[in-house]
Amino acid sequence: MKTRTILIADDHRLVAEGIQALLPMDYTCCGIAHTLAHTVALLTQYCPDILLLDIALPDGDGLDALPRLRKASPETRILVLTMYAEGAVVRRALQAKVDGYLLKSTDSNELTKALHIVELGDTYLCPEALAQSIQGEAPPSLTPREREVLRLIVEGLTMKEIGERLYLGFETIHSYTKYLRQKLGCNNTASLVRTAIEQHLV
Amino acid sequence: MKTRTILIADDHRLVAEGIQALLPMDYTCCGIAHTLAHTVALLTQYCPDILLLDIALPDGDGLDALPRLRKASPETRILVLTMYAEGAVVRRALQAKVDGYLLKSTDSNELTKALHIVELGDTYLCPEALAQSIQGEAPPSLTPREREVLRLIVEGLTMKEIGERLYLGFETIHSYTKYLRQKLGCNNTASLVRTAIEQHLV
DNA sequence: GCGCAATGCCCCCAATTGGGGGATTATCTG
DNA sequence: CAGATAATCCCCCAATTGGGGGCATTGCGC
Repeated sequence: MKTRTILIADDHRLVAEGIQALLPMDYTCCGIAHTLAHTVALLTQYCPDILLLDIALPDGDGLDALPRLRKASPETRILVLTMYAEGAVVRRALQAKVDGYLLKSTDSNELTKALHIVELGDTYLCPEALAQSIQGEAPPSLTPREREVLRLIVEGLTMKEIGERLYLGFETIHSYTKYLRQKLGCNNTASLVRTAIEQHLV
Repeated sequence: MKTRTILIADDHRLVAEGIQALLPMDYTCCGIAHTLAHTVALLTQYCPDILLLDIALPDGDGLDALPRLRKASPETRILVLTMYAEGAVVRRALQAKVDGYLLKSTDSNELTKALHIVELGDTYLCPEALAQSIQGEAPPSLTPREREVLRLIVEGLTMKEIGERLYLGFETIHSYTKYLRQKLGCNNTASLVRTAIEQHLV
């Protein structure tokens, strides 16, 4: 059987090294990246068969950067490996068209299975991600602007400051906070911030 | 050289298995626990030489449970292995008298080094934890009441509601929020909530 | 016994947020 | 093209928060 190459992107070195040690024999790790920038560089250099991608990297969000990663190596299959089981994250991953979604709480057998499936061109979703994707429930689905305003609220800016930052009027931001509170079912800033952080909306 | 036994407590199976695979040859893993309860059980059963302890377990906080863990196996050296580099967490760990503090972002060489050091009865602190412990900086140190009020703010309650919940007057809560904002250097609720969550003050 | 931190309470007033209505434009989509 | 959605702005007003004071108790350590 042909040996497949894998790039591991995870800022926790120990975890990355551990996963490397757990790879099946017919896979070889062509590198470990600790940042998004490093991942792009190694993707371009090696064009690995599979990218094992952690979502939370120090220099940005792995899912947001998916287009950049695809561009760096279009043939590489991207398998997300994360600790986040939240529906919002799973949905974002599916919308970004990842080739697989795996939780760190799974075991090495499932890792092997997932690798084989995405290698064949199919999509692998762990049971938790599958459950989230089929029941779907109520996807809040924020618009880009709403997400941006929410991010700045979490940063601690007031509505007036956000307006200045985004070159928008105060009333505009006022409206966005109303939409946000309505969509997320929060009646004050505290819940909004907590919800945003807990559901990884920022 | 005598073989040492290690118990790994981490709810991310893949990570735990990976670390197991990275252990030096003179160490053997006597078990993997995915919860605090499971950790206590395996500690009692095996009395391992070293416990590699992740802080965030599904059924509770590893540092809060340290007395229970010590009681289950007093001879076991406890080496904390976590992704948290925040000063507040490091300080809590040191106050709880752990035998070592290691970040998941370190590599397997440092893991080996840490294992050897704690095995000898010494305390190992990774560079980041050491920096936090010596410079100490400004430990906010909230009073129990302040912490409680902060917790309820993060829950999304208004000052009036918090007052009712704690059988205290509105003005009292008003005062506590002032103390909190001052101590934590926040000028609004949003920053307060974010700071509380980020620094694990709740 | 003195100081001091922690707790609990009060007044006042400005600033900000919460919540209810709108409106207009552009763009995308069936 | 009609209809939906996103983005931008506006008015009004009540409720809450932010920030400045001050003051009385308790309990604890020195």
